[in-house]
Amino acid sequence: MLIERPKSITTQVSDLLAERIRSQEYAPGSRLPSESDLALQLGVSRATVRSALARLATQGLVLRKQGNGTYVNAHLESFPSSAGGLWNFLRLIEFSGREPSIRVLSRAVRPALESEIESLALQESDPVFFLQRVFFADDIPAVLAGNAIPVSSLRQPPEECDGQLPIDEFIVRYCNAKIAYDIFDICAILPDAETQDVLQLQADQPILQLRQVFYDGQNEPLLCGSSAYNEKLLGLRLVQSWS
Amino acid sequence: MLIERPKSITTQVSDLLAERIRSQEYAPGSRLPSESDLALQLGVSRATVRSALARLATQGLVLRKQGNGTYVNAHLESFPSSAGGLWNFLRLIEFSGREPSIRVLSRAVRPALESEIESLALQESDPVFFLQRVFFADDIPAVLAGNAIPVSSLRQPPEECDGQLPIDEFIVRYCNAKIAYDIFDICAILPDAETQDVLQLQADQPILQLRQVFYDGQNEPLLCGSSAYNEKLLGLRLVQSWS
DNA sequence: CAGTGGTCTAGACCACCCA
DNA sequence: GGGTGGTCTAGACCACTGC
Repeated sequence: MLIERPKSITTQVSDLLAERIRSQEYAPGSRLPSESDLALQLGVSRATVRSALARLATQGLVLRKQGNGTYVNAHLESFPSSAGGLWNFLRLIEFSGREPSIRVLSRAVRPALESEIESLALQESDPVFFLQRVFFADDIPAVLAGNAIPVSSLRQPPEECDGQLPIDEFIVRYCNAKIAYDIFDICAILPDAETQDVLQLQADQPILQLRQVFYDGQNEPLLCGSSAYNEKLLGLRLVQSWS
Repeated sequence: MLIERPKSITTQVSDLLAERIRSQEYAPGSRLPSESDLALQLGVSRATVRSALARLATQGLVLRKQGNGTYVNAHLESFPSSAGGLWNFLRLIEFSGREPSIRVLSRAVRPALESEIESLALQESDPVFFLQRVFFADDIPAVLAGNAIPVSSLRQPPEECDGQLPIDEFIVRYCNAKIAYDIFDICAILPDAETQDVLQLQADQPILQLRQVFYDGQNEPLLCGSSAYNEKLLGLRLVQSWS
């Protein structure tokens, strides 16, 4: 087996193993080859194999038993979020087996709201670019997401920005920055009139609200957002490993 | 600096560094000593320091910048859950700076509900031990949690079990098992009458519901639970690193 | 007892940042 | 160019599992 060098050997190994699991080459519940076997087989060191397996273990894809072996998790019905990226609604919809699409509802420059001033550490009424979108799963509206970006950090006029991009690519492309980490707050709300309308909900059907702030490597806030998340449709599931 | 051997050097190092951060010995926003410096200072290898730092980075405690250094995250207002353990309400309450306590509402053996039969892979109407508790933060009720454990996996009569234990210790003590991982589903609900009463809520105030299933190393379900979580009081916050 | 994963070390080279 | 984190290697020893 040959491993190309360009992108992180560890990543290549974990991707390869994940692929073998998804394709059932390693069947659910079965034992993987030992770390040393894999290392030999792939021509990498055992440490590298271990990093790759550790990644899969934190995603819940694989279970490790000391003195025994590494097993494919048989409870894999689904595993979005957690390691996968709670922020990437396109990917979440894809994982759930549906066809994702985006509709841009509005894109406008307006003064920052109070909550945005605080989240983004702005001055009073600095302008932000507000991008509001609906994420569809098989043409059913699943998420109503609004994101606010300080106009000062955009490298292009907002009109020229592609509203279809996932938020991380948007940041890379138009803000020339990379997201280092993000903080999510989850709460339960009753949908307002607009949300009810867009997501086709009853007024008394509570939904999840995800409030996010993304930071760059300098620890400066890049973007904040608030999403109404129809978990009846998508499911919000976390896997936690107890290493 | 002397590092005792008994428990994982990596853990000791990350605990030590976390402590230095919390005590502001490493101030918010400041740069930590380099990996090599720390390795020398603590008398361990650089690889060990790196594992420890990696752990802190995934918790959002620390930011790493290639070619530059490792910095204390200045946005540390709070960071429960994610790495910390969403399941451990006592710890979450403690982290939020309040005094946690538990009241046992009911402890009973009853036939498994349909959802429990499915989650726990039981036979029809196998008996389960149902433990219902309220978690208080400074005497304000924050979480109403119900857990169901198959009676067949208890080593002691249910009456003799300590209802004050965190669920993982409960499992270790009374089921002689260790939790390998758990799966969380989060959704938004309107509280039923009992929940309204216990958590002192209005009928139209939506709350979070956490449904959990815990599995052991054999990938067998150990326990399932459903909790009503007052996020207005506790906050449900996740930190995601974008390595 | 042999085989597995868990931990740790020492040393190497690279990519990136900044003065 | 010098220092930093990012990656990888090779080899060692330990703890646990199951036969």
